[in-house]
Amino acid sequence: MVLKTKKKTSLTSSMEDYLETVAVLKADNGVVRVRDISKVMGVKKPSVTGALKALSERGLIVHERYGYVDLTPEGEKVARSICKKHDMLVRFLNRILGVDKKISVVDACEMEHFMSPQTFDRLTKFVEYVKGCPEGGRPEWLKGFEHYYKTGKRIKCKVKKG
Amino acid sequence: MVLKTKKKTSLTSSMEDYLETVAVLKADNGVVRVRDISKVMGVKKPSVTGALKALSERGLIVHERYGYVDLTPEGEKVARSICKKHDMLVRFLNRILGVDKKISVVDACEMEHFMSPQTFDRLTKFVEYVKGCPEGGRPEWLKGFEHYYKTGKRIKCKVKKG
DNA sequence: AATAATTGTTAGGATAAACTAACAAAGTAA
DNA sequence: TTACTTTGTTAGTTTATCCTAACAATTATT
Repeated sequence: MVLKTKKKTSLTSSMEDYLETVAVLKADNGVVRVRDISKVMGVKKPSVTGALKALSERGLIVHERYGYVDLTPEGEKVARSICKKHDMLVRFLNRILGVDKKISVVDACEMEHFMSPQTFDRLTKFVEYVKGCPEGGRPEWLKGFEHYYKTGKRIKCKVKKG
Repeated sequence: MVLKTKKKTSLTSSMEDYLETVAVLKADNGVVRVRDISKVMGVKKPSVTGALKALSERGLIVHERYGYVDLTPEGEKVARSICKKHDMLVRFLNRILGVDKKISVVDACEMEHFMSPQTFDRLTKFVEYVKGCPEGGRPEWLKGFEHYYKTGKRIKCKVKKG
């Protein structure tokens, strides 16, 4: 029988943000410090210290007093899944819908916390479907949408009937 | 010169939820009471009372002690814009991505609070573009996506070249 | 090594949002 | 009209997140 572990409620979006930031900084800089997190997230250092304490208690990061911050294997796993959502959303917003890159990133940062697995799955497949289309991620219908967005008019789409 | 009014920070997502619920209940039942809001939103009555106070202070609803709740014209306007986002998102998730209706609604309820105007605009046009396509909201490429989602394989899409 | 600058922590407070318990008002029924 | 039920409010607590001010540890400079 497997040992009972403390029931973990899911992470708040704030905690997800901190974890994600740690992962990104680790990838970029190798090491992660309170100050960096503070700068990137636009919060004060005491907020970071507090958040790191919460993430430590959940076993997602390792952080010794005055030391660097690191992810545990579990933390890596969770962070990866958040980043995957993030990247997929940015791709969808920016490359498919045509939203400005910066706005795509901002919106993705918010929306990534509130997507059911099913929506994530479908949207991921959708992005994949568009990306891998024979026309190099830019199918005719998407051009049709762009035209429609700009002009409000539809291009007649000539599709061979069955 | 226009009178200076108190600076209004934007609504929290919680407040948006309450406002939206009031609008929906008003449309459904004609009148709106604390108990109804409480039931629909799954929160206790004191939480509703508190939220209504906040919305009153912003001039979005009218609520006299022990009385019915109603929207002000401004409240109507804000509620309408929230509902528009909500409906558009449900449509996108459910009809285009194929997410289950219930899940679409839940996800829309969260995502509607965190979308920039630009993303809202683009996504709205996208949904419109699909809805109004000659094939009755079900263009070939969307069928292609459905097939891809189910089987992982692409249907060869025969498009006439220029 | 002593001092200064940077970085991190602690303590304590504010705000938003929920809750429970207890009470008050309104509506219903005897 | 009195008593019961339903509905709504108040007061006070909790949790999450942020903040500022003050202090402590570390790192860099002279």
